[in-house]
Amino acid sequence: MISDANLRRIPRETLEPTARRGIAVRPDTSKVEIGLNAAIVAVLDNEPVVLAVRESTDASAPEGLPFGPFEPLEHRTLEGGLRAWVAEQAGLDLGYVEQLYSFGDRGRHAEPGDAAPHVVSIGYLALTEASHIQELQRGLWRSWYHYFPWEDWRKGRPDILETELAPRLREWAERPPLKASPERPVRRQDRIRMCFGLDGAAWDEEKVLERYELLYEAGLVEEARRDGREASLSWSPPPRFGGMMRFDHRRILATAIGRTRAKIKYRPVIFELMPGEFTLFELQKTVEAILGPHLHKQNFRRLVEGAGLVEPTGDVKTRTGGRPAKLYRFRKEVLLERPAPGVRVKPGRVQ
Amino acid sequence: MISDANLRRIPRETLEPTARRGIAVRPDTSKVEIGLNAAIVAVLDNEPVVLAVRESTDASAPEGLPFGPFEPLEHRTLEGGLRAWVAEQAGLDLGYVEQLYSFGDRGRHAEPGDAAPHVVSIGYLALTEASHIQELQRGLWRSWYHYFPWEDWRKGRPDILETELAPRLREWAERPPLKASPERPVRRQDRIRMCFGLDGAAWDEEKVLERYELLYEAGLVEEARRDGREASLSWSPPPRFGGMMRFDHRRILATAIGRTRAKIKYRPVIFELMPGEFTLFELQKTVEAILGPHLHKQNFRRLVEGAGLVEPTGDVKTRTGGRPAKLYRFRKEVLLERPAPGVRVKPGRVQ
DNA sequence: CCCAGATATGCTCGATATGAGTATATTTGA
DNA sequence: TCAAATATACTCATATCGAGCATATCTGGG
Repeated sequence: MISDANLRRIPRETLEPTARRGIAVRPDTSKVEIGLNAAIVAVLDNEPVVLAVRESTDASAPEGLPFGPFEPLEHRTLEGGLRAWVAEQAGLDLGYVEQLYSFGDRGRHAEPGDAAPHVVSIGYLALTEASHIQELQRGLWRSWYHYFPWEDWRKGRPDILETELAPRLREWAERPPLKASPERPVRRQDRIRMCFGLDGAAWDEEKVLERYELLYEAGLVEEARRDGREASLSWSPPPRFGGMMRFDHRRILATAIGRTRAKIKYRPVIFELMPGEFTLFELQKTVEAILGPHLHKQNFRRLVEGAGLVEPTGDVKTRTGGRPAKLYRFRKEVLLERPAPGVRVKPGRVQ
Repeated sequence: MISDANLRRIPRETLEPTARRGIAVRPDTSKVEIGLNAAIVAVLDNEPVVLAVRESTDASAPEGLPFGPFEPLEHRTLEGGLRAWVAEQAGLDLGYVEQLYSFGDRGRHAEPGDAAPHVVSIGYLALTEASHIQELQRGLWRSWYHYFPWEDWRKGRPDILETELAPRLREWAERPPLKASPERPVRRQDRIRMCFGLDGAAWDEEKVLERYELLYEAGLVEEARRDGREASLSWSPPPRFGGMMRFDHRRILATAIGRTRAKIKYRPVIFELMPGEFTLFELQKTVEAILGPHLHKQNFRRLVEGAGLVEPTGDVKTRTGGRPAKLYRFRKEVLLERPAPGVRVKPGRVQ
């Protein structure tokens, strides 16, 4: 127990009780709406997909994530509110859910013709097994690489990086910032290099949000134009990459992808995406669908078996195209044995 | 680029446009106040401290974190609002800031006699160098182990774990839950064992929030009683551990500690807490102040030097009590060389 | 002045984990 | 019946990690 000797007192020069100012005193100027947004992820046939919904049945209506406002009178918790909205909008009962981040930038919520009240978006990640998603009532499952084509490294480094993104990002980096920015700690060129793994830098598959934000700043995603960053950015309108989403939903999805990629390495959440029984190669394919690169098959087996993440069911799966594969299931006891069990593939070993 | 062949369509049976419901339509039932809360951390003489403020100058007034409501009209971003509040309440210009989590549970915000409007708390972590904190106007710096004595492993496993917490937690685990809980994935006994490293389980220094939440559920922290969980919990009032805080600020602080402990391992944020020049042993002591355990001195040197995190300044520090120590500085170039540079001490090697 | 005590720093060594490759086992389908 | 495909087992060089020994260089006291 620490004694209070280490406690430092600082003279209080200004004595007004500012600590409580505002709360319960000001009427409504400080009230905002909270939007609860869900990136619901599954892996279908080795494709990571996310549930997208449209405002109307019009196929040209913009896509977004399922969302709804937090209703403090109806919802006891934030996560409860999210589950309620998803159940109503998509007819889906969520299993694994985790909070991602709260976004509140002004301007990031505008839609054409919107009154744009101030909204703070709280993003959530939900993981669900592919077999559960038949019950869906509305919405469509889209590959998350539809929105982020540069994140798809399953067939090697995607061409779009060198041919499309790199030259336009470099052009943007050479354009001076409009207002002298308050001492950016890292230069634009270096940010681009580190985020996108250019000029020999390593690709870090977890930096999904950083990459999206950089493209947004550079005016290379549609949302930047929609939010009015157009005028300040481009002489000739540059192309814009990846499918757009409403509001700041693509930013939330970027956060969700990055979090998923990070989390499977130290929590056994990959099994939220798997059926009860699976072969080790199916497990590997699911991991690769999420992380991107090809993993060494024999070492992957050693990794997951050695970590005690799985146990054989005793059955085998035939018709694999060769020798039958043993079936495995998630070994729940690992939660009681290791503090941070996960598919510990090394970061930075990609390329 | 992924083709849209992988895109699945789900029949839309219910056609009502629920997606936009609520936003900008309902008047005020869905509006809430957002509280921005800062856990401002420094390391003073090898003690990790956090800035606490009191509602009034009365020394018995409850402590809390600096906070204020988000004002959408004044603050352009959430983080900007936080910085403004901290500047006003503590006269402190924050450097490194990161968002932690948004808490919205009803009931967690009550204070005696409060009208308790619904407030969603967004917690932030700020790291600052000890030499900066002289300029403070109000508030007091408290060891974070004052609030979480069981987290202090610098002198080995703290006694309070075995003598105080473990027996009371076990007693709570044997008491049946009041309402049959919806299939808890892990039993209470197992949660206790894994969270607190009992019965041979490893201590995971990052699980600060999980431990606090468990103590809250068990009624072993003062906040649980304040929030009205008393009646349902205890026959004879149990002791309550660690210094209490207002609202859910101790929960935010727990999140901040856990995040700090996790983050120094893969981002060079430890240097936010260090002066510009330091010896490797000072760096180690700072890491240990945060993580708890004693690290092997020679291996720690090998680790930070080998990772390219620091470079010698050429100067030495004398009066160390022995051979003078070389002074080092943070080597910023490491940000351009490695995707996730940090003090990669192994998790789970504690004990 | 010299030595004990204390800290800083350099180096070794065994255990373990990791990346990469080779070899063997079992199936399916031509 | 064999080729092709996949599954699985095993090997080996290397990197990393935990732990300890050894040396360097200061301060303070006799």
